Amino acid sequence: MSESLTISRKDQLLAVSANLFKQKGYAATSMRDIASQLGLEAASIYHHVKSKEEILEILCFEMAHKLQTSLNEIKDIYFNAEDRLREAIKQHVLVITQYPEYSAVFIQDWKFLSENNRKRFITLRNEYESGFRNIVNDGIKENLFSNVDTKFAVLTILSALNWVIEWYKPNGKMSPIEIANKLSDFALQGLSKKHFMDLN
Amino acid sequence: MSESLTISRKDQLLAVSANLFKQKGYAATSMRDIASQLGLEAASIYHHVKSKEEILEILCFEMAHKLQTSLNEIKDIYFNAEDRLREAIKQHVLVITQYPEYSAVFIQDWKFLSENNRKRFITLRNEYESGFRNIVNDGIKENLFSNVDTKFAVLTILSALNWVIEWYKPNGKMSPIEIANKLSDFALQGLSKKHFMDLN
DNA sequence: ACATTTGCCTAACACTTGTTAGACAAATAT
DNA sequence: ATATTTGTCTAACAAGTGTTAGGCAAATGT
Repeated sequence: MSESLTISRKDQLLAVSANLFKQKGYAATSMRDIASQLGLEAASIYHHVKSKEEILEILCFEMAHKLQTSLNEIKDIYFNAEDRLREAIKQHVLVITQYPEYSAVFIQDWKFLSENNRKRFITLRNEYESGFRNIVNDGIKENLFSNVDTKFAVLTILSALNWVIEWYKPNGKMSPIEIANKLSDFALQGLSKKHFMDLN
Repeated sequence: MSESLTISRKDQLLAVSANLFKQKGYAATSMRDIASQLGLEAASIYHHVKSKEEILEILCFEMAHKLQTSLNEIKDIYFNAEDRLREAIKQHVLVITQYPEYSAVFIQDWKFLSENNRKRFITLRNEYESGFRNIVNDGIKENLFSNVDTKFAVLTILSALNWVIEWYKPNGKMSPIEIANKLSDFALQGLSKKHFMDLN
């Protein structure tokens, strides 16, 4: 019953770690930094986790899972490629703004994973990106999008989405949904064959 | 006379450092890593540079200078906001593809600058971004671009441009100019009020 | 009631970190 | 020919790194 109300020590550990990794980067964050934010000694962390890298591993793969899951849901619901892309962008932005620290680690610090984990991670990320590429390719086939270089377009779009964590502030002027909508508009116009009428 | 033909030891130091910083990040790169790539002992580096941070400082500010310079030149030449933005994007892409390692440090590792240098750096970066914002604002006034949130648009565009260093390979399929043109098209369509006719 | 698990501690380890001091040889300047 | 500068070296430093071993008290299970 303590699980549902209080945050487990391990989750505190992960949250604090993600925070520090985002601020200072994985390499510049020490186990003692993490421990002190939890009111612990460094050695105590090893009761919850077997190494510093395991923290990174959990953060990276949990985030990869969240993103992949949210993308999978979209596949089945929306018929139209334009709607699917809009929704995929929205979900991506919603997820990363909901977990900005985890996302920062996912985007910036995955490079510090050990070789095996790095390979696994890159595979997962490729799958995720390929989900986006499929949507864009569908849009081209459906004659909704212009005949762009799909790989290039997806990289460009995702880079813009991921950059959000660099400036997003939970209490800022723009809500996650507003951000998502603006980015969708931007990306879809970038891909568009025909221009939608201006409504203002 | 050795200066013009051979690369000075200091420039070798900077090049090697930028390379390692891009690969492993500033914090995870040791003075001994840098030294060994130069065939030196770590202590010898201090003959050329007074600290590890000075290397970072030189890399970051040299790159900031290159970018600012290239942007300043554009202001005077092109009359139309659309042309100016297209050219600004092109120059940005050309500069970062010409110095991919320096650029990576500029984009990723500036956070490790000491507080004073970090403030200076952020100021310079703000000036640079404001150059882009001015162009976009001009475009809106000239009724060339739709009435977007300028700050947001510039951040989004620059994030897409900067991401190029993550995947750009000097011997890859796309040349820097091709990349620049595609990114210009993408950005300008994202900002466009009216759609250009498709030519294919 | 007793046994086990959980969660933390102190102490220590081997190693790496950025950096300094001082010596020495080669190149250069006077 | 002599003095100075340049570029490197070895040796060492204090501090910080991730991690392990072993102990101890409170919570939990039986």
